[in-house]
Amino acid sequence: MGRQIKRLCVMGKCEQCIVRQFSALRALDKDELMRMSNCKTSHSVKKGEALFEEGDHINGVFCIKSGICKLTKLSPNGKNQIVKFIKRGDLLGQRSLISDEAVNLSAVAIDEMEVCFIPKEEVMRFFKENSKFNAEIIKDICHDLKLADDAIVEMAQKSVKQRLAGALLEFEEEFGVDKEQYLKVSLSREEISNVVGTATESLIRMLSDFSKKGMLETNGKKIKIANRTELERVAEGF
Amino acid sequence: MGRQIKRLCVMGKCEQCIVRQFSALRALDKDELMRMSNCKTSHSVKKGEALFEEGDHINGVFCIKSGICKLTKLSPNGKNQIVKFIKRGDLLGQRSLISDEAVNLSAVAIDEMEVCFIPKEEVMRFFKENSKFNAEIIKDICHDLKLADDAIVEMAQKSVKQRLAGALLEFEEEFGVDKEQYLKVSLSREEISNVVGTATESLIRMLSDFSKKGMLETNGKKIKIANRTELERVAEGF
DNA sequence: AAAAAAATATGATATTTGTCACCTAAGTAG
DNA sequence: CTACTTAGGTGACAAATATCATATTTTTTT
Repeated sequence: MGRQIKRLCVMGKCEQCIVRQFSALRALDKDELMRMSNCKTSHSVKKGEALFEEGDHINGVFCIKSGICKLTKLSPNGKNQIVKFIKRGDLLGQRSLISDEAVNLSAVAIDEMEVCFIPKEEVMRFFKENSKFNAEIIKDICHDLKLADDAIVEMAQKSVKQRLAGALLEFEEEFGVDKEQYLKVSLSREEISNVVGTATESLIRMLSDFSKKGMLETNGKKIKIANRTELERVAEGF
Repeated sequence: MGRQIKRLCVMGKCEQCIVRQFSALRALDKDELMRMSNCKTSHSVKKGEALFEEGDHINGVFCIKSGICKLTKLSPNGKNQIVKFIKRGDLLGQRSLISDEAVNLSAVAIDEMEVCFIPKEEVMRFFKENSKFNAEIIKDICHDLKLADDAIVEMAQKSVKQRLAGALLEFEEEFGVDKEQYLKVSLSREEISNVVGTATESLIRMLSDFSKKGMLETNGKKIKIANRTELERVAEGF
């Protein structure tokens, strides 16, 4: 855990990469994409490895081709809070690049990941010269800010039980389910507790309580939502 | 509570207004300031009045000349969470303008306020044509996002007691104290509980507990920090 | 000034959540 | 395979926080 990535991979062409359609990179034209192809590097990241850590100065952004990572922040009391998940199609690192500050969160893979790294100079050039790209990036950041405000309210006003129910529903919505309906994201109990902001033991109890009440089915680490309606009611506070 | 503002005031010239130095507006040149002077409107806002409410579409930004307002969000369970305070020199509404969405928070005066309203068209024109202004606005938004991430962690990982101690210290730092060392912001117990995210009764108990232990002195609504070192220790979790 | 309304305060009690100790199952390195 | 390590799980209990009822004080309205 915590090792920085090094592994380099075969490079594909950005022009042909579908993943860019999911992010602000969709605003780039052919010339810009070709320029990007030439300066980007591709990496594979193993589960548990960090793309960057709180306090790092990164000099570029990551474009996620596959896999999922968690953005975490260490609280003064030593616990790790998961603030957000980043997945295929997302960009990572824009905020720090634009405001020219150290990153305030660590990014750790919870999956095997494939990512491309686009150097700062190139990104900032697009940012300054391509007003459509500029607007898309800013919209993303504004959206993140809105989500963060929502999260503050959620944390401050909802019980752990409500937050857990909400988190499970979000996992389903954001990452989907496999053929057997199990959530695709595979998180340890500790990681889930770091999303919800509670003690691991409390979380485990609540999970088995939800199972007892027929809202979930678990199979080892795997979790399946068995009664969405009821889980939604719990998330709303009933 | 909740009435929209109407009162118009005498207009000053933006060129001569010191307050603009505190925000992104400092990036505007003389011509731009004169143009702004001609299209802005000045308003006075009474305590308890809303500048806008969650869900509104605002078509401009506010520049705060004096006074303080709270940004609040109604949680599904009917409680009001205070997410942030806005004070003299701050701009308000940029995010919604730029991302062209409804505002996600309500802004309610906790003080008598004087504000100027600058219409959307003008702001967006500066935003598009003045790259320094553009950069300043974006930096502000990025900074807000960073603060919001911090707040999520704080809410999720700290106890109510820690959060209260932290909030009081922030009140002192952000708004200062009067000649007798009392905090300048005057919030009701309910408002403080809406900052910290707890029940009003619990908050009152904690305040008097802090007083009993010599960390605070209270006089009606007024609060004075009597032992900062100790309060800081509590905020850190000791 | 009196009455009404709102804010502050306190007690009793229930509920939620955390902590510690410990145990079992599962995965991993030698 | 076996020892070791880590994650998952449970019980007992303590601490934190919410809730409800009810004073008391302050503010506002009449």
